[in-house]
Amino acid sequence: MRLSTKGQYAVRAMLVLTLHAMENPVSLRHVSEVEEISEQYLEQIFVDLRKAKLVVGHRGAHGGYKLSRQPDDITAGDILRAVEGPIAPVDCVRHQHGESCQRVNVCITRDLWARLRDSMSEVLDNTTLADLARKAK
Amino acid sequence: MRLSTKGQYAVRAMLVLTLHAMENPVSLRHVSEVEEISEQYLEQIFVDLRKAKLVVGHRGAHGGYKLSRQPDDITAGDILRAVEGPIAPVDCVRHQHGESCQRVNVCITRDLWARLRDSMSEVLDNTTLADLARKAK
DNA sequence: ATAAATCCGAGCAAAACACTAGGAAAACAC
DNA sequence: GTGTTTTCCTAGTGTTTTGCTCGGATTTAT
Repeated sequence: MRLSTKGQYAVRAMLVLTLHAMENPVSLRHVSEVEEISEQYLEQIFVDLRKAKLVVGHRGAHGGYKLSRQPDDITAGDILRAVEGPIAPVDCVRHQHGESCQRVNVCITRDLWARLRDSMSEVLDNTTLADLARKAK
Repeated sequence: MRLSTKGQYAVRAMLVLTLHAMENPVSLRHVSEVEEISEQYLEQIFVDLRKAKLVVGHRGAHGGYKLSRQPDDITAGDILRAVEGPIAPVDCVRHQHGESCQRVNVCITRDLWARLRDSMSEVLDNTTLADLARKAK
């Protein structure tokens, strides 16, 4: 039940984008220095974030990444889903493709995993970047 | 954020022990057949469950495993912790050894992971084997 | 032009996962 | 007391995931 470093890094990186002026794009080099994360690994992570339309990239000198929406409109859940896929402790309780589990009738524990997923989603979907930024002061 | 099959199997296996007469020990062969899980893999899992004192083993013919406590006194959290270690999305929010994270002061996201851990624990620690057995009718 | 940055596609070592194999020891049935 | 059934114990092993690195192409500000 552990979150990958990719997920952790993604949230931290997005928080850096939030804390820095929303106007100017922030370069990965800068994020890398501030958060002590490999710049090239960050690149990979931002491929996912860009595909999920959470950030927009600006090439060239003084380029970088900007949030594509307001910080109060991006949740930790959005970020984790972008880089890690659906938030679901086991495959049979993903919201999409819900019918992947063949022994659904027999599977009593399924309900437990569903409730676990829901409680995880609740926390992650109700925490926005704005919330996190507020705590950082 | 996925639960290992080991964790899933452990809960399912413990549920089998609960559903069958609490008096007689249940053999892993039987659990294996009912739940379609490799018997040898089950053995490994029950090593952990036994170390955590959730089950007691009885050797010899007509042997097997019994719950060491009442089904309403064993939670899904107990089982998962026995086979998977502490329930914590990231290392820095384990209850024990809480000081493993060096950049605690800087780490704003830590609070998020702590809340995530708590909401997961809440669900898992408030679901007992008796609860699951009730649903199975 | 040059430098700074995003984009893009591979590759790769280490760890974790999901088992398998082979036996020793205990308890019971006869 | 000899088999059979079970737990118990220690390894080993292939596959997948994780957590990166490397090399280059493209775009843009100065």
